[in-house]
This record gives sequence, structure tokens and C-alpha cells, in this order.
Amino acid sequence: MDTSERLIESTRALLWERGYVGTSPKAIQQRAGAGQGSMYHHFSGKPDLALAAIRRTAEEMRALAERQFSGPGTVLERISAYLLREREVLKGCPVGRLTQDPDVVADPDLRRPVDETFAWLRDRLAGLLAEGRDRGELDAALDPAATAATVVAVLQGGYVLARAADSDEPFRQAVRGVLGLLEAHAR
Amino acid sequence: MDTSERLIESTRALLWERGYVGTSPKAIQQRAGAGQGSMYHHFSGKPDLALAAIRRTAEEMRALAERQFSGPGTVLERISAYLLREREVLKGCPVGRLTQDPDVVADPDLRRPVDETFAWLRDRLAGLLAEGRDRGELDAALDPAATAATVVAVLQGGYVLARAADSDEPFRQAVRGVLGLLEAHAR
DNA sequence: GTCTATAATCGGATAGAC
DNA sequence: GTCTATCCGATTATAGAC
Repeated sequence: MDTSERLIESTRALLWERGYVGTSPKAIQQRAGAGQGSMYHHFSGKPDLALAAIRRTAEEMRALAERQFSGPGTVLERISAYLLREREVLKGCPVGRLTQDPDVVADPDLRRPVDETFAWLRDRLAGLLAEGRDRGELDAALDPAATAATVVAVLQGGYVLARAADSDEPFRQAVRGVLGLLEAHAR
Repeated sequence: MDTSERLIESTRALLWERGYVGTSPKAIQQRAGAGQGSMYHHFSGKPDLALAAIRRTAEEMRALAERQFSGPGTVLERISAYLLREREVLKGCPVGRLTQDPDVVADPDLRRPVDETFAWLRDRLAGLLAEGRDRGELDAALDPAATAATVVAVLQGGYVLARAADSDEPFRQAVRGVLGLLEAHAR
């Protein structure tokens, strides 16, 4: 792995653990095993490096979700698989986390990948739910777009509850709860 | 308002806007119109001041929720009123926000009020849902604890989606979605 | 109680040698 | 490309005068 690559990966890890405000160029360099000159040669500064890191993390998250969405089974089974997938719950969502960073939200370039990721997620889930409805797998009364937003919010909020409790239990409860509600719409 | 009070209020505002890591004693002092000596006279340091601020914010959040929970109407109407209450969506939740702050989560004293607030919220909602079930307002199949966690998670995740999109629309969609799912259980 | 002075360290970046 | 030196303001306090 070359230096530029190590810098990006080191930034990804630190953004996840500490956020944008809590991540210093010095910390990035130390974790990457690179000097200052090296970092400022490859990137124009902290925002530039963060942009590269955020873009990669966002892409990875979409790819991971797509694996479950395009898997086998009914729509509800696929959404279920997505919700129940193995996650590092206590670490939180590496993308959702960024929305609490004022400097990320204030910078259109940094916010864009975050925005696009959640927009894509909601849209993809809404499509699945509409598909399930059209196939008769799901109740016709169910609003695909609103329900999709609910599903994504349950995950993001689940992370919040888990970190507050220092336990993944509330996350699992929230997921169980929304699955229970969804299953009542399947017959 | 005396100096100590202004320092706490100033800290509350900054913790909401910038988080713990992003909030400096200097910024707190400036916003409170107080000098350094003043701050270190009333509080032992940043963590001490943050603790006072977090405790107050947590209490306020519980009091606000309790207003809706103990209001008039059926269980579902009260939960609906809570979910649809006026909120500064784009500012995010002043308590939930703190779960993304590594220094808050790592400090048991700072995390405790956050933990207690969400534990109380989930418990209170679970009680309401159980009450609704016992009264026959809600489907007996509904799991009170899991559903309560879902409801809280939808709010917390809704804030995340709204900040990502720089719009309160996804928040409202998520709330609409979970209300739709809940209403299907009421008959 | 509040103020100013001082200090050690960090944050984010630039300059120029190698 | 990478390194070291340097810069300047911010951070998080402590000390001691008023």
C-alpha cells in the first residue's frame, strides 16, 4: 500500500472514531506512518484528504447494502437480511456519524457524498418496497418512500441508542421492532 | 442570570452546535461574556461544566417528552403527538448528538445522563404501548419494548437523515412511515 | 469572584533542503 | 516524494494580583 493510500485509510479510520473536528493532520500522519511533507504533497490539506476518505467510505457502504438488496428471497427477506446483517454497532455508522460534524455539514463538497448515500439507500429501499407491494408480498396501504425512510432511520437511530447505552441491545430491539411492524404487513 | 448560569447555558448551546470535542473553554467564555478566571472559579474545567450542561439538557428533554406522553387521547394519539411535535430538525437532537462524541461516550460521568435519558424514553414508550395493548387499542402481537426502541430510533435516525439532506423532509417521511406502520396495528 | 499573565501543547499549514 | 524546520493562533489550563 503506497503512502497516498495509507493516508486515506488512516483518515477513514480516524473520521469513524473521532469525527472530522476531532481528527488532526498530525494524527492522520502518525497513523499512516507518513511525514507532514508527504501528506501535503499528496493532498492540499485536511478537507481534501477527508473528501477522498468520505467518498470511499460512502461507496463501500452502498456496495455492502447492495449485496443484501440484490440477494435471494422475497423483498421482506432481503430487507430483513440487510437489517440483521453483522455490524460493528458500538462503533456507529461511518457515514451517519459525519452528519453530526458541523464542519462536514457546512461544506457542500464534504456533505455531498453523505447526502447521496442516504438518498440512494432510501430510494433503493423504496423501490424494493414498491416491488413487494406490486408482487402482492406486502400490503398495498404501505407507503414505499415513507417506509424506506423509516427503515434507514431505525438503523441510524439504533446506532445512537447503542452508543448511549454502551450496548448493542437497543439497536437489536429497534431492528426487531421495525421488522415486527413490517411483517404484519406481509401476507 | 448570574455568571455560573450563563456559563452553563453557553455550554449547552455550544455542545448542541459543535459537540464536546468542537467546543473550547474559550468559546464558552466568550459566549457567556465571562473571563477565564470566572469559569475556573465556578467549575473545575471543561468536563465539569459539560456535565452540568448535559444534565440540564437531558432533564429538559425528558420533561418535554413527558408533556406529550401524559397528554390526552389514546396511546397512539399521544405517541403521534410526540412524534409530530415541533422540533428544530436540522439542529439535531441535543442529547443524541452527544453519542457521536468519543470523549463523552468514553467518560462514564458524561455518558450517564445520555444513557439514562434514552433508557427512560424507551421505558416510558414501552409502558404506553403495553397500556394500549391491554386496553385493546393496539394489536396484542406488538412487542412493547422492541417497538418503543423502534420509535425512539426513528426520531434519532430521522435527525441524521435530515442533516445529511440539509432538509427536514426525510425526517418527516421517517415519522410518517413509522406512524403508518403503527396505525395498522390499531383497530 | 473576576481579572490578566503565563505556559505547554496542539492544530493546520508553509518553506525549503534533500 | 519525503524530510525537517518553522510559523502562528488555539487549546486547556495554572498563578497570582485586584
